[in-house]
Amino acid sequence: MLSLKKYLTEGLLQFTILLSLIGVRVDVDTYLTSQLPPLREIILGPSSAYTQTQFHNLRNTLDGYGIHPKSIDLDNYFTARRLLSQVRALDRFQVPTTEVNAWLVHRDPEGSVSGSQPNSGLALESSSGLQDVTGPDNGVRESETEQGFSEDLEDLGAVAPPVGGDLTKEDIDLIDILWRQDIDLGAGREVFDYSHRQKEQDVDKELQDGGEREDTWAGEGAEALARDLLVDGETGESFPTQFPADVSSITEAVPSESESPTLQNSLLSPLLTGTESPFDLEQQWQDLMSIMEMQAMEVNTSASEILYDAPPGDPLSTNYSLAPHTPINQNVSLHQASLGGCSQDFSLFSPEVESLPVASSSTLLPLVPSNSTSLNSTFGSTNLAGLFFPSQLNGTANDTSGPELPDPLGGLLDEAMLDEISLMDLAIEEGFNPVQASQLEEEFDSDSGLSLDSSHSPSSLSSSEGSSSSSSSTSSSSSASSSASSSFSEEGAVGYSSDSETLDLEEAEGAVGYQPEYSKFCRMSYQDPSQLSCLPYLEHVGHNHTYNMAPSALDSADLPPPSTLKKGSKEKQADFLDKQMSRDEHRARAMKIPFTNDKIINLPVEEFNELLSKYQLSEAQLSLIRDIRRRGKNKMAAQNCRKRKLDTILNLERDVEDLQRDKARLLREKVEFLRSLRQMKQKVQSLYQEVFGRLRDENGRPYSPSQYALQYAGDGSVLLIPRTMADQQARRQERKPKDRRK
DNA sequence: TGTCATTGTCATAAA
DNA sequence: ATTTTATGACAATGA
Repeated sequence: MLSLKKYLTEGLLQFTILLSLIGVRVDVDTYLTSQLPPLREIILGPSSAYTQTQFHNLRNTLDGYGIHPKSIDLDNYFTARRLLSQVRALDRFQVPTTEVNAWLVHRDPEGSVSGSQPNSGLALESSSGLQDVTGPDNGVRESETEQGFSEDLEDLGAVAPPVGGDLTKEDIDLIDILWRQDIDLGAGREVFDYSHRQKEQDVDKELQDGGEREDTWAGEGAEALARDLLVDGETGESFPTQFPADVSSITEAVPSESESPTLQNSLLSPLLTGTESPFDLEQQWQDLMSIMEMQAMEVNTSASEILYDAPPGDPLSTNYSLAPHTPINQNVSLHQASLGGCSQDFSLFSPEVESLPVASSSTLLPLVPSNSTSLNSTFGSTNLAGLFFPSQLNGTANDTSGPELPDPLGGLLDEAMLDEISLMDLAIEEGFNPVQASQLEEEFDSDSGLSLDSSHSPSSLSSSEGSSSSSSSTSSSSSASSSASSSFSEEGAVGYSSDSETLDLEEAEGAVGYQPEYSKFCRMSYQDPSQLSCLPYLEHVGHNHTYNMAPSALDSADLPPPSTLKKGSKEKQADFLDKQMSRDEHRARAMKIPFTNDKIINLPVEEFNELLSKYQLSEAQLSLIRDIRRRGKNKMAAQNCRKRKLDTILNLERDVEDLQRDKARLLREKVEFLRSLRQMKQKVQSLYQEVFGRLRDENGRPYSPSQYALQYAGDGSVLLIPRTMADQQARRQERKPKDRRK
């Protein structure tokens, strides 16, 4: 296994920054323990390209982490089944590649903006990343997942200011719609209450604390980073400190609106009041909403300002302030738009939907003491969807909607409402990892392609470099090798033939000793290459810095026919080649090493030893040869290392971009899912009201909503039961998901 | 002249 | 134990 330490030092930092950018609270511990290869890949991915053997190993390791994106068909969007699957898909973040691509195209304008980020990608790390990460943790920590998410949204905008404006109007509209829906559904005050958020935050904290130090560090760092970035990139306002106030203002605003006679304050409420689990669900729901809202805030700084600066007691302005400039108009239009989106579904019930809710709400409102969470809670805790579809209750409604709605709605409400919502929440923090993994996997694949290309570079290097750039050691002379070489140079070389470089081992065999002049000359030549122009053997020295060059090409360069060169061009070439000749090559010549540096460096150990054994080499020569070999190998290693590093950075950059895009896309999808969900809720609510309103007791009188409620049984039947019983059952039902969550 | 990027080298750890 | 590889750090070099 790779040493995590190393990668935690540099790689983890980058990785954390990356994750923080995309708004994922990273449980590094989890990563390290269970998904080490991906992490390693993220950090090291490209690097493996330069080590063939390890590369393959890594590949093999990574193969196990392939993620199979699930294809999501968005066509039948309003089909409940579809919706459910989509919601689930969203939860798992299994996004088909094709869809991603398509989305990218669609998203291009925005992507282009974020694409500008890469330019600052490197700067990002140095300018804000490190500082911010290590910077003081701004007091207020909305560690709550959604909050963190939203922060990251802001972060997105902050890191790349363009991204803030980057969100298309469509996005904003979606968010606005969502916000509207949120309000329409009636957001519980508690949902927005900061203390509640704090609660979740604490829980989250605890979870994080359970992890390793890096884990917490990553989380904090990410948050801190996000916060700082937020401050940087946006209008300079301190969002963190603003949040509490913001939340409070929202809290004030939302309930006031929700209290107004709307659908949710209907018959359903009795089941909900006094229940706890629905509340939690509702809270999560609202948290999701709040995410969108946060995004909206991020997008429209001005809007957010207005929104949050609005007096708490002024619901209208606050609620509509999301569209600050044209609050009411936008609100209306958005509302209509949202309704229009589901009009096709609603058309069936439109009469009831139009009329019933108003009437019932007005009458029933007293029964429901302004519990804004009632609607969501009701649906969440009790599967009321089934209430509307029993044929005996309502023939018309059943006829029209029966085939389609009963099943999907039941399923939707059952699972989507109870589980998916929470899952969606979880998905925000945990579910993203798979996406990341998949994306990174894809990245790696692409990288692997690149790296494969470059992966043969080492070999090419080994074969080629030796001839060209393998020589080096000169005045660096820090070690014994240098001293030895220098001493040898003093001794001088004799009969250093010009073709020694090109000579085969046998030919050069026996060449020992050298003239001091030559050695000195050589050493000087290193300083002043022009002096070496008279040395013919230098011509053959090709210095190749193209690390990825094919070995054969380099080899050919290694053995240019000396006889073909004329004197004029010879000198030129000599100069040129001499400049390219490395110090070690000079030294090798000075020491009359009878074989090329290429061989010295790139020969396998056995062959290398064989080669050495063929010659009578002095201790100094052997030392120099060993140094040349060592340095040459290290040189290549350094080159690979640097390249790897660079690739890593670039890949991280790309990852950040991709993840940002993904995040935006997922948010978008989430908004749409939530919208659909809301429509379903409304549908169910209206159906409930309709059904309930048509029920008559033995005396032909309607049942009082305050005394009776429709209860959806597990077997699909619907019962009309007294409210007290309904409450009990609701309580019982809500306990389940709660326990499940823990 | 100072700065920055590139490259080579060394030391060291790890494989 | 030896060799190879990876990488941080430093220095030299040139733009």
